[in-house]
Amino acid sequence: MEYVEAKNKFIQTWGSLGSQWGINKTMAQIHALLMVSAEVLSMEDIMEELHISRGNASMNLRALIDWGIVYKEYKPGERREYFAAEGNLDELARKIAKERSKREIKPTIRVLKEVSDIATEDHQQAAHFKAKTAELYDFVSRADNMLEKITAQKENWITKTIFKLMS
Amino acid sequence: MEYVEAKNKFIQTWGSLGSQWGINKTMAQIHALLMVSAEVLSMEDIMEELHISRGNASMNLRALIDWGIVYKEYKPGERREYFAAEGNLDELARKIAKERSKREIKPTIRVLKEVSDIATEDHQQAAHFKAKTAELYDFVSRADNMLEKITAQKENWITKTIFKLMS
DNA sequence: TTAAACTTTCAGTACTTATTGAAAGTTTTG
DNA sequence: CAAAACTTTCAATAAGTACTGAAAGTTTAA
Repeated sequence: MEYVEAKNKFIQTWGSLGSQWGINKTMAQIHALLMVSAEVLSMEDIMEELHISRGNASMNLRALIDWGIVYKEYKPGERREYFAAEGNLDELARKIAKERSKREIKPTIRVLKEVSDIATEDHQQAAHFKAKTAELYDFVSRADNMLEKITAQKENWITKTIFKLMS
Repeated sequence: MEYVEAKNKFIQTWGSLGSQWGINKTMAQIHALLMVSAEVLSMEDIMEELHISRGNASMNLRALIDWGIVYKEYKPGERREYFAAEGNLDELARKIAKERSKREIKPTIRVLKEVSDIATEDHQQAAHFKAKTAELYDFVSRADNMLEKITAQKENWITKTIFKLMS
């Protein structure tokens, strides 16, 4: 396979992976493009490379910056903004984990707590519901906690975690 | 909050969580409903409770069964099929992790390997691309490996993992 | 074997989400 | 200050995804 073809394939794959994870395709593609680019890119560069509109590029770049996985860069003497992806993969994974926890897991935990707090009623259905959601609350809280623990270490957490799990 | 209201809130929340994770809303809602139901439910029951059509119920139940997190049950002397959710949360999480690894992570790893295998060219761009995708390949492989390790234990893996990580 | 009781399939349609592009906004420079 | 060079916003629309419902398929019982 040749460079241009490989690059394109990578961007497509990363993009479709994004959609499966609830991240929009363009956002994931921009991220992929920035990750494998040797140089920082301008919005114009990104629009051209991915064949997307200015508005689309602008909105998704902002989202990536909100997630903390893309940075703005300025070249001395130039007005135009350039963009670069977080280069450290540990850091990237940590930021994604943190963001998803904040946006999805934490709110779910809150709802689980809330709904499992209904008064204990006499009928079996309500009792079962209460028990089951309480169990879920416990489980999801622990899982979230584990995620925090795993990604707490700044350097090489995957390797360290695997090592610990093997002991 | 009262039982019916709590139950509804839980189903809605679980459903929207589903969409954020690339699982369709109805599929997640059916799963939620089955999880908190004290009794097994028929397709008719599910259609009525969630206000969905027969076709929708049928397709999403099949998908849940494919994932291995919902089972068919038969009542003696009855023709009709009933459905129940996997009750053990450890088992549920393990099956979801396994399925997502198979469907998403493994194919991504394959592409990463493929694209990082381009011939080393002389220009800087291609060299950078090769290096970056190779790094990603390494990282994602390790992460997938870690997921396998974590969910390998059948009982109480969250607790065990947290315990190990604290040591 | 036929009818009844049920489930699955899928073309059409509804709904949701992403994208465009032009107008409005912002910053910089002369 | 005005114009140039750029970015952001958002209403309209396109694209993608899920849902319906009726017809076809399957299984069971008589």
